[in-house]
Amino acid sequence: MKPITIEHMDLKQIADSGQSFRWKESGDNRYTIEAFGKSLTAEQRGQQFSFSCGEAEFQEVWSNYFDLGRDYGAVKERIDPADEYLCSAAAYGSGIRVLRQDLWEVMVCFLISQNNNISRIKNSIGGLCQVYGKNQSFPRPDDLAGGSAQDFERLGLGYRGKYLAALAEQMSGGGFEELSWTLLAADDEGARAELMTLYGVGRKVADCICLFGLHRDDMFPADTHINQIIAAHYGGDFPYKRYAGSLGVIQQYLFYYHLKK
DNA sequence: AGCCAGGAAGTCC
DNA sequence: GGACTTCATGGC
Repeated sequence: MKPITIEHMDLKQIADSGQSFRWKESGDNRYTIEAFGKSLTAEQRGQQFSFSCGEAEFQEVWSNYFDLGRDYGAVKERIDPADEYLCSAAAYGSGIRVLRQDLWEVMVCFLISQNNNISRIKNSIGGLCQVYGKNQSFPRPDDLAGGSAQDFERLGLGYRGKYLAALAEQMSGGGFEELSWTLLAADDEGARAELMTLYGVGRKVADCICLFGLHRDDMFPADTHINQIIAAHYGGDFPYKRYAGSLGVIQQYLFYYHLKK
């Protein structure tokens, strides 16, 4: 398709923001992305983007994936001008978007993410795709059900291997589809509670799954970075209510700023 | 070299 | 319900 203009979007920032672990840099400001069974090469020059797919596929898959339906300018305008830290964070990561990713992939990736670092998470996910994915795609529940806890441990997951083995076992054979229906019907707190019943899923991972996989815009996953920010800059209490409707985006600005700066 | 990582489970009280 | 410990291992 012909190049298009998109505001408030920066591929490198998104790639480095720790929400997706499978983007591959294939050149300067150029990435190859796989999602929902499709593959896309995206290239950016300023606000001009070229995508390798056709118009129809872009509208059907990628426009949603990049969250193009959200007005990020409006989110930024709501930021309290007196909040210097958040203003700096939003300016620094002004091209971040909260990707609308596949639920199952998000569940697996963030199960592995706990007490882990981003580059190591990427390696583990890459290994899972290589060993269990058809054609190196992201493995579905039934694909992973063939692996044991020890298999996953040896792939570099460490102690998280047993969590993934339990998840794959529980989600194979239609278990994931069943859970999906439950989650889609639940409100935010119900979805969080349901996810927290899974072995190895606590509040933070559940909130990441809700935000990145279920697109619950008001989830605000509190990891080690966010906790440090709130302790150091907000006296232990962030003004959540002020940003109702966009807490997930705000959280990403804060996270990315603390991660990269 | 040693601390840290997009934390959670287990085990106390 | 909270504090404390343990869990694998690569990154930097």
